[in-house]
Amino acid sequence: MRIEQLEQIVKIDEFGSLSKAANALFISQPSLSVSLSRLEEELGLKIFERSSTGVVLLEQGEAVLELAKYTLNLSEKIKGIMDEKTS
Amino acid sequence: MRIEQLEQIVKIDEFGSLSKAANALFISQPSLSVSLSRLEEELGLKIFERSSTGVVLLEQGEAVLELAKYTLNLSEKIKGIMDEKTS
DNA sequence: TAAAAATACTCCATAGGTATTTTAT
DNA sequence: ATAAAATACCTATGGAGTATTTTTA
Repeated sequence: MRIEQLEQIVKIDEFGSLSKAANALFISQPSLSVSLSRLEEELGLKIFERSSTGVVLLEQGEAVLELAKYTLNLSEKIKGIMDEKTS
Repeated sequence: MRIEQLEQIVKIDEFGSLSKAANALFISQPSLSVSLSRLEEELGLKIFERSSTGVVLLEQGEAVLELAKYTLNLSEKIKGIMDEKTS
């Protein structure tokens, strides 16, 4: 599990679409598709249901997404520690 | 910044030593040294002071370490979601 | 001089790329 | 037919290894 993967699922949920999220993340749709699949495989659960119109968050994915957001907040804080010192 | 790097600084702090932490993390001392340096470079601040007796947490590293611990707690929760469902 | 961290390489796993196929509306 | 995700294959970055050097108590 990588921090970038957490950013990815947040963006995927935001757009309800792998291709739109990929665009927003400046990576290709196939890369994001593989990255998501690997995260789901690692966690042992499907986060999103896929369809030809996009993706929808599954019930079992909700807890993952919520924790992902908290985790990202903290990691952003870590990245921002240096900035705090200089401001 | 990778989640493993956060685990690494927690272990480094715990042992006060790169070589001992590397051993506990089942990676080599040089790999850990490089990994730590890259994290410090990315964050723009030194977390540990090095010496020939080991390493000590710098004041500016304390905030990073604390946030790292919180972040790891959350990432562990994410990994554990599947287990919760089956128990 | 011994025990620590740092440096210099080598290697390979995998994240991300492009091209294409599959699927469903 | 079109717009979505999935698959196949390729490339390259960087994480981790071993060997060695540097440093200091």
